[in-house]
Amino acid sequence: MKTDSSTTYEWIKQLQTCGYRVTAARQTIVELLVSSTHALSPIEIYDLGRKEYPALGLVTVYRTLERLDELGLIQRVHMPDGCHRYLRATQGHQHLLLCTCCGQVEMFEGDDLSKLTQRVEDTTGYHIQDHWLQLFGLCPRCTSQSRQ
Amino acid sequence: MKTDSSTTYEWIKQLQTCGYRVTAARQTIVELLVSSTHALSPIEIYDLGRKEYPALGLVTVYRTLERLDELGLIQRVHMPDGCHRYLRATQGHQHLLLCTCCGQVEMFEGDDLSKLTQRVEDTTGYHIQDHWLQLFGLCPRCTSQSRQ
DNA sequence: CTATCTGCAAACCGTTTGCAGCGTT
DNA sequence: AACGCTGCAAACGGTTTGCAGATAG
Repeated sequence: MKTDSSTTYEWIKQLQTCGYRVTAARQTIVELLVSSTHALSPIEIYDLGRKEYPALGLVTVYRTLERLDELGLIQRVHMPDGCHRYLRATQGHQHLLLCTCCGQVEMFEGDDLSKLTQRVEDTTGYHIQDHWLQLFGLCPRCTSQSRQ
Repeated sequence: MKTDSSTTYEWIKQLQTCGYRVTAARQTIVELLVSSTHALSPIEIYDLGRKEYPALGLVTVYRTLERLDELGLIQRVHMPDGCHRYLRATQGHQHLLLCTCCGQVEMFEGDDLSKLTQRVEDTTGYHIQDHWLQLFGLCPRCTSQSRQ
């Protein structure tokens, strides 16, 4: 298990290795994503980021997210309303459970979908590129708050 | 197995029963959804619909889709780009396989997720509201076309 | 010094809302 | 006749693009 600061360092280093420049904006965004237990929306990153680095622009947030996604450091999460949130990439057959209220994320071990995927490819002739297995609900905190 | 025309009739009847009015616009949209093997986007419904009923407006498409969704006659499909497509509702534990190129839809029998959902609720304390299990890929036709 | 990165403004695209008139019931 | 439904136009929210100036290497 790595500490957040060493992960931040690794991400920055990886950006550097791939020929991207290390800027204050990117460091701010990386730190937020590395340390968050939420799946963050671009606006959230923008708002939180400006507390540390007031000159941060929303466009830069989008462009940095694009870079980090290319490098496989983050994953894009699709929300029911069609918006996106972003999260540290995970490894293995982890799937997502998201709080529709606050964006809090839990991982859970789901079934390995590769057998299912193979079976479906064989029976349908499709070339499968991607899969989603996500659960949505209210986290304990939001559940109790919604009962006011 | 019902024919498309009888399904169309049933949908219209159900709209009527629920106090909604039967209009040319709604009949056009219902016919398209009942007979399509694709998951249709609002724009597609708008374009196809105007061939039969040129006065059709895009806003009416959105509002009719809302009604049909309320009645449980169609289901909303979330595409990777954040857009939505709509499809006749299915029953049972069917899941979706979508062609990312043409929108063609296949159903497949997936695992019943209720056990998984229950397990995750117990271990996380979340109150689970919804789940997505969708596969994305290229259908045989689009696969061969993309190899030009 | 050069190429990348940045922030601003504006464009863009899917979707929603306000409203006056039309059409079902 | 009453009220839901319609289409138009405009607003909206998230995302992308064009551009000139700033900055990392």
